[in-house]
Amino acid sequence: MVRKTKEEAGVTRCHIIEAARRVFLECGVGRTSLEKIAAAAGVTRGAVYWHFKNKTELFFAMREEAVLPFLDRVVFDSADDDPLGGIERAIHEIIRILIDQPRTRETFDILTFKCEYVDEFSPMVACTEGQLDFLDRLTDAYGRARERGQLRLPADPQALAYDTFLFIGGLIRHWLAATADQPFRVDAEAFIRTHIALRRA
Amino acid sequence: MVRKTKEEAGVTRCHIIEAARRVFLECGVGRTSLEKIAAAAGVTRGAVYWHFKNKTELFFAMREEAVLPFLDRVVFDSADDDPLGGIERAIHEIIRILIDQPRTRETFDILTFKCEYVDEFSPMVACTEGQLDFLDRLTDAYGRARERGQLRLPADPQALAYDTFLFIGGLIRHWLAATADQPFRVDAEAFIRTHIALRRA
DNA sequence: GTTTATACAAACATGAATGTATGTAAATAG
DNA sequence: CTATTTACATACATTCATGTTTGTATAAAC
Repeated sequence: MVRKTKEEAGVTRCHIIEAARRVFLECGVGRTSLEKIAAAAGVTRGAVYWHFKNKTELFFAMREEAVLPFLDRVVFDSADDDPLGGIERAIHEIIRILIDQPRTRETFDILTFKCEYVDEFSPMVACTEGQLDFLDRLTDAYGRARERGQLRLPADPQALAYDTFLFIGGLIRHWLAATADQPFRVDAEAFIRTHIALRRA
Repeated sequence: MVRKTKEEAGVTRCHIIEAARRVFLECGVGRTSLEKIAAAAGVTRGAVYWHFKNKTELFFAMREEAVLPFLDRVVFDSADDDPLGGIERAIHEIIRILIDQPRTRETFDILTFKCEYVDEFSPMVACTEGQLDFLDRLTDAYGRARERGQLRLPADPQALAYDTFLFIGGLIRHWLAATADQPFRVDAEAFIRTHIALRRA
């Protein structure tokens, strides 16, 4: 047993989180044992219990890693000359992130399909603060689009934001569930264009 | 040990399915043991194993009971004078079903939040045949709406159907996740009206 | 340079869930 | 009326996962 330096221990911790993500994705959170995670990370359960209190804590550590950078990347520029186009670009950006960030995609996949929202996980079903914040910023963006006369009337920014929010929720879910050759992946960009075209003046 | 008549056995079977639904909803499918279900149904595991091969089979039996009647109730009348209104009414009907059919609502809740789509459950992530059929009928309805000049242009029925399909998916999910006093429940009807208004000529 | 805390591996104890096998009283078939 | 199946309850065997405890080599603190 060669004791690791502090830096090496950090690496081990990362390996465990990566392994957890892979196993969660394959087995589902409920059917994932810490033994499976440890094996996938090339360590023993001892290492896992050293870095994390239990599976739940490990799960939330994994989630944090992917969700926070995600929200940072989807932004609406309030000084944008073309707010409606900005909304469209933001939605395209969401799909782009799912395509080229495997960790984010896998984490969303786990959160959407491989996790049961009961007991310690049940608080997660409600809209997160991040989601509500997103809704607010979306409403603002539609407000600016209306000021610029980009929207066909009647155009209540709040109502439009909710419609778009629900659209995005459905889109992410079906995009994740689809295989690479199915409509929800192939035509996602077209769906986004249609969605925005419906509200353009 | 009083042996039951064939009819009584059928009742027992129903009780087990009802109990399973309740426990699935509370504990999640993965954390639900057959012992819990049996206790909730007032029988022993022996009875459960007599009527069902295992938890998976019981789960699918429960699902079937709720999903089939649901699809039957959401229909588009192809002879409707007002196809676009028909689409709107169909979406309202979905929410109506969730409100006044607890079994359907609870089953959808389980399917959406209390079940991990791995192994024997993974086929369920893909769009079901029922959903694809719904999409087709939705496309047809939009086609008829276009013929009647109800849609603002450009109006590709297929594209509109997908946008509505994604909207409905998001709506159901957030409606289920919300508490009775939150926007996604309180304003669901308004969201539906907005969604349809966006495509009206 | 000694002490102490760290980063694990290995062993242990416990509990829970599963599937199966067996028992049985009464319904039902003949 | 007897034989057989049905509809369960009960008991058993086995497998896993969990959390904790102990051991230990070494990095780091002093």
